[in-house]
Amino acid sequence: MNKSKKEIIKITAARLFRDRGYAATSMRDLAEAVNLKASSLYNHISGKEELLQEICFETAKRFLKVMEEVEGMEVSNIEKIETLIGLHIKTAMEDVTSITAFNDEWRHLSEPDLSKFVQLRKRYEQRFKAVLQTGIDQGVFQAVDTTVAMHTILSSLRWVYDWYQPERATSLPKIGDSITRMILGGLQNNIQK
Amino acid sequence: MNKSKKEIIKITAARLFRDRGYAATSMRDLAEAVNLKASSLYNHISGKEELLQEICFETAKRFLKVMEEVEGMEVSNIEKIETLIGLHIKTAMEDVTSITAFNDEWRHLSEPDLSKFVQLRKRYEQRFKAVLQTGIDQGVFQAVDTTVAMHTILSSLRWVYDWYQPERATSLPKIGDSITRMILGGLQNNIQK
DNA sequence: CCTACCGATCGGTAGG
DNA sequence: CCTACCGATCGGTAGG
Repeated sequence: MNKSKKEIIKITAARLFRDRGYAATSMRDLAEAVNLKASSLYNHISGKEELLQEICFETAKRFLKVMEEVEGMEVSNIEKIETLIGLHIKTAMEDVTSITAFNDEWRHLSEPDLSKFVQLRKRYEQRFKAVLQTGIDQGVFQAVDTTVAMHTILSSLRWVYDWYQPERATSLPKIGDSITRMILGGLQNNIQK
Repeated sequence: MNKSKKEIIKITAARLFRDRGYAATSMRDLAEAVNLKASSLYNHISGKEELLQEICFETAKRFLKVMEEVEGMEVSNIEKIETLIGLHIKTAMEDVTSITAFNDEWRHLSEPDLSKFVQLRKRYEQRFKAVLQTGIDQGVFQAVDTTVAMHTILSSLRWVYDWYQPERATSLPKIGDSITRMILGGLQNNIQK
């Protein structure tokens, strides 16, 4: 019961952090959005940063879980990247307010959480690059710089989260396919002038 | 002379807005960074938001100028997109601190500047899409959704600004080429399973 | 879960 | 360009 109220507060916080940013969201704004006085929030949470911390790390964990799933698949590396992109979008969309807060607001974490978070993200990126590198070694991708390719791929997905609106939900898989096709086309082929 | 001091304040503000965000940057932080007391800032600027406003609109104008240049070029649409991407990166890098503030902090503008800025950006995107559409009509790009393609392309460039560090500057054109090749490859080719 | 309140800090002004 | 200061708002606590 306490837990449920905390969940409501956290989800509402994620939405406010996305819409106004962490620093520009006051505890009074948040309290009003969940029909409480500011002081009452502290019966459910220890402070403002706890909310950001949990939003960031829970989202990170969801992405790492997808990565683990895909790494364990017995398919070609083309399909791995394809699946990674598709599941990345799908996972992001399951909690689209958290993902935008997660992408931009983590820098407001204080130590030691800040370092821990940066570390988590770095590990995720390493594993993404490893999948790309294997694809290159197998000759299914052209020999791009994996750092450039990784950043370009992950970055190219980010607009979907900001652009997403529930009424567009039906066309989401189609959009995911379009993006995947553009990126994979670029990984597999050289430019033809 | 006054102008020059204002420029210094603005450039410093852009850096702080990028590093900490607009809302989390105080006028006292900014004053300290330019060796003034907070109150002295107001001899050069009218207020905090003026700084953000000028950073956002000046950056927008620089991008629109590039768009105009490219639109007037007498080359194929493949080259137009290629040039657009290359110049976009080049233009962004010429003032890399402003670009990140411009990308993420414009939402803190108040009306009527907020609407004006959103309008400017929308027009830029329309023109980008028009270049893509012409390419599709000419049969040089596959028939992707231009909205998806436009967002994916512009979004895929964004990591470079965050990731950029001066000591990496020499390899920037090479990175620009890599990104361009990935994206153009994706626009021109269908996935080959 | 609320009222009442804390010290700190915010953007900005007055006056010189 | 500074000292001195304003009212407003911040995150959070005490006490019930």
